[in-house]
Amino acid sequence: MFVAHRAMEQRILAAVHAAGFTDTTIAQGRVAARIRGDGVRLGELAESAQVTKQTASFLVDRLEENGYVERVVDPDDARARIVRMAARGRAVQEVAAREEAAIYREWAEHLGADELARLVETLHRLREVTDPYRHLDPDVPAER
Amino acid sequence: MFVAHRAMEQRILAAVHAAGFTDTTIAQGRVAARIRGDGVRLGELAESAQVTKQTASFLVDRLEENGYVERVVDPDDARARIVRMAARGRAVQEVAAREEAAIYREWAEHLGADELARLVETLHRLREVTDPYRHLDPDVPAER
DNA sequence: CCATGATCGTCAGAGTATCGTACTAATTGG
DNA sequence: CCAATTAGTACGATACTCTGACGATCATGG
Repeated sequence: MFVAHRAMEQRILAAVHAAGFTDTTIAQGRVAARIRGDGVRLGELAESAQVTKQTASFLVDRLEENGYVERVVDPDDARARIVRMAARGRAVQEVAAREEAAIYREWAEHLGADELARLVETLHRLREVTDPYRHLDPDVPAER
Repeated sequence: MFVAHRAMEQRILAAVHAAGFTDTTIAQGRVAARIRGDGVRLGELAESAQVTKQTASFLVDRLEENGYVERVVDPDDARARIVRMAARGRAVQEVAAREEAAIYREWAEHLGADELARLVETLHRLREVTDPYRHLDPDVPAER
């Protein structure tokens, strides 16, 4: 599990760097990957990424510095911050998504398309018991 | 993929700490997990764990300090070091393996035993294209 | 209304993890 | 024999991660 994922992370990072976004790192990418839709509260992002609030805040600082995300006050709670993708962040997400898709195509060639699809689905189902913030991701199966 | 794995890592670490081995970390555990059989050369370990030699060396230093591994000269090459599990390291591996098995049982309850077995097998197959040192692990499918 | 407890994100401090570069010792192959 | 390559460690720098603490804000109940 880790091996495959680590390999994927490294390839995606290489692709992102090759595309010119050389100021980003694996850890930042992990956090960024958890930012969806209109944005997410920093605390939720931390839980979603399975790190402490401080770690998430640190990584978001870096992402914000480099123009990938923006951090705004939550209109519902003045203590909270919403972290959302900036234009540059969305550009990187596209690069990453394309590389990820290419990787999945290779894996499909190796495993067979059915087996890969099944793998992806099973991993998604696993998130029902391992992902504290699965409900924020539209790709995740609905709560049972 | 990452989410499930991260959740597992954190649970295993918590179990290992609860068992009294409080001087170990996730990163050390990742490297230790790649040590099998009679041991492995440091350079191979680094590739196997998908980190640089320096990182592997650093983590092995920590593991050695805490008595989990021992580092001996490779009889076939005086430059090289074999890293192998010490008794304390094997004790931790047992704790980790038990917790991992418990986690898999939970996942099996959630997914169904067949689906989980399939997941495990598929991930193993993926290592044929993602794991540089799959041939060191007896559990990994034979080279095609 | 307001005191109290809880929550939010940031700060401070410390330690771990990761990498690139460089180096010495050992090995390999022409 | 020796130039080229390889193995692991040293050095330096930066990134990553966590705990504890804090001020600001919110929610709740008397």
